[in-house]
Amino acid sequence: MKDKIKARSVPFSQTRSRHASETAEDYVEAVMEMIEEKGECRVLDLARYFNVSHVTVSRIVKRLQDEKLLYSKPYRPVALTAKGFKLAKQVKERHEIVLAFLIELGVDKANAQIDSEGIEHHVGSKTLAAMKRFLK
Amino acid sequence: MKDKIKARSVPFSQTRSRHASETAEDYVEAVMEMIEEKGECRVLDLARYFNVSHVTVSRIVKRLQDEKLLYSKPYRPVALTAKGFKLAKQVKERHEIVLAFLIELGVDKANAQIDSEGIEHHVGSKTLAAMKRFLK
DNA sequence: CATAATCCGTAGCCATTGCTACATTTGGTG
DNA sequence: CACCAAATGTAGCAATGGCTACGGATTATG
Repeated sequence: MKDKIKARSVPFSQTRSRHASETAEDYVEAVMEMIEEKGECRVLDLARYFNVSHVTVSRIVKRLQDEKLLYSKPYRPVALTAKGFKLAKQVKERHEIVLAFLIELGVDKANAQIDSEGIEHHVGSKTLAAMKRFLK
Repeated sequence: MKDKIKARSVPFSQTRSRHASETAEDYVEAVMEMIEEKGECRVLDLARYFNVSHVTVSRIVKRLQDEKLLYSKPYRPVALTAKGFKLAKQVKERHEIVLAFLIELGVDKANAQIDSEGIEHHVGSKTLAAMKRFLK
């Protein structure tokens, strides 16, 4: 009989590349934050922030350099390209909206911070707009 | 001067294992859904559902078997263990709440479906409770 | 019941993100 | 300036999740 199984609403094919994009978003956001906070962003700052080894950071920074989101020279701080800065601003804004939304919804700040970091990557423009309306 | 950079609110170390858990959640939910819909769940059903090759499904099913979430014999349908069924029910309930929440928030159904699938994995108990309150 | 179609497993490749161990560069300090 | 500590890079391994190609198992069909 073979009932048809419908594919996921969003062919969430490319799980791998989606995860890679999330990493990119997290990194540019963190780099921007650190540059704002302490003037520069080192590999070890990112390693401590994400709780991973400096090796992991180093490799990801290299990849994001290939994607023209970051630049850095060996043994030098990491900086954002124009493209990376633009992305970082978008990500940060979205993150802040999601966080404010969860708090407004009644989630305690600690849990709102935790969940917003996971949720933010999956909030599309329509959902983001709905959150903004809710905040007004 | 070295200002301290605070670590992420949730040491989101082990990104890899977190992603693996998300995969487990997606799979048990899908298996339960298919068994409800058509009586059994085959590897190819999952492959079509997730838009990946049967090889990918096969390997993940094997891993989830090791984790005692699924069981299956070669060339046979996939079934849920008690543990897998319990997880699937939790995941499905959470998914439904997130979906209903987004729709209630004013997101159109299509986008609510897309975003809920990404968001659900990052909704902690406190956030889920807040969403339930909002729905009442 | 034989054969074809479908399903599924295995081999083996790649990318991403973890790691430890070791090498190198930078920068500060005597 | 020489040397040490801290920061970063490199080599190489593992786990996860993608893939194609190929072969074996099951099922359907004449």
